[in-house]
Amino acid sequence: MPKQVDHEERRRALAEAVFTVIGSRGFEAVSLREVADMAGVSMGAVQHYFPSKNDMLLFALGHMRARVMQRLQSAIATLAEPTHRDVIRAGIRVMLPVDEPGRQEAIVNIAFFSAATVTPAYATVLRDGYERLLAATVGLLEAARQAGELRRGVDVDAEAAGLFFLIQGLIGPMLIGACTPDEGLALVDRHLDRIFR
Amino acid sequence: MPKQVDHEERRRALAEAVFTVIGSRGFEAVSLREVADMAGVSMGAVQHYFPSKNDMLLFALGHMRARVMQRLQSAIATLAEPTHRDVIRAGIRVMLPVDEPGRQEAIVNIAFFSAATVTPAYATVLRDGYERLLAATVGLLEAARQAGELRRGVDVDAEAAGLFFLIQGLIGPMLIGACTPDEGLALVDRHLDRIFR
DNA sequence: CCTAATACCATGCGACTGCATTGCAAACGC
DNA sequence: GCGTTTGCAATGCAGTCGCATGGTATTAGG
Repeated sequence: MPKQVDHEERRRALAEAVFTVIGSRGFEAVSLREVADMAGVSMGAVQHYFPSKNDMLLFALGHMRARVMQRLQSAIATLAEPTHRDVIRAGIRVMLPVDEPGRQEAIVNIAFFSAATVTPAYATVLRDGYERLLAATVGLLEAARQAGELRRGVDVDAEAAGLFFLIQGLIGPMLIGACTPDEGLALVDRHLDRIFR
Repeated sequence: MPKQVDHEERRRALAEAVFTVIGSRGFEAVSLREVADMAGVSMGAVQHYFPSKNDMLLFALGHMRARVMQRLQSAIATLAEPTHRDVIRAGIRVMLPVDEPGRQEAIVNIAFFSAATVTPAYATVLRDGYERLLAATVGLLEAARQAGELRRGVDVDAEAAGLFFLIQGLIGPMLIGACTPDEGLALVDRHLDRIFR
């Protein structure tokens, strides 16, 4: 048999190809042949690793979530002696489409989001991701409160939700240029100013 | 020649069929044949009113914007002696996917939004719509300020933007059930409480 | 009334699509 | 070392796509 390969890694590489296709020609343009071309393999290879196109897209969605989480962790890990506010702000910069990977992830996310309105399997994954991120935001704010970094009388749950959905609302407009990164970050900082002392 | 028809109205009816297809089977499923079936006409009829599929979608996008604006106006017009806060809250209820038309418009909007990341023509229309709505929000808040309805020291521009993008961020999660209408409206009201006296 | 313009339908075409099948070379396991 | 399994390529197939074409029925306009 040929050289044994890491199946998971191959699938991740194909998922990256899916992202490239979505980012350059849109979700509609995702086809087995297009993905294969983008990855530099034959269509048969794609079929070898995914039983169907749907499975490929579902895996790609999961891989995107993993990629976001990994970028989040590495962005936070590079901070030296960060305050809770620093951590939150670094996380926000990862989620907003300010650099190229963030932009690609935002585009892919919106594409799956649109598809999720008629494909419950996508909706489940996305909903779970939202809940995790929202819970993480609440956790960070709560830690900041216990560290005495917050203003008095701040409702952690409500402020975390308000912050989180504000960020979600900024992603789209920033993608199509209806809002510049500077404007978006300024709004975020204003919100943080109201929470932190 | 056959009975003369209102071309604009026919196009609007076809655009509604496009919405139905997007809402039930997704943006990818939009095809000339599918739209024709949904509208109860032949594919030739669709071709008769739109030179290409792309033109049809572009018209549909414009029609969606018009529909949202019309729902906004009629929602506000039914208010009796409204305060500025009443007007803003009514507008927000129109934009959030709380009832069926709002839900359909949100789904269609997200679909075009996703497509806009690779189709600049869509992005232009959407960006223009965002700017109009944001400007309207600013205008309403400014009027409220002059009427003395706002707290002292409120930055109208920043608060309008924060409110607007919060709403945008609520639409998606509400669509896939990551956030209930009640939770979303509670967040909106919290934000309004901070602005209005 | 009659001609011409109009609304619309039916069909055909080439280019795709996802998926199934077949084939084959490479290297692991005995 | 050799048979078998594995990675992957090539191709076939039925279906769908956007779009172009040719036709027909209907009625507006002179």
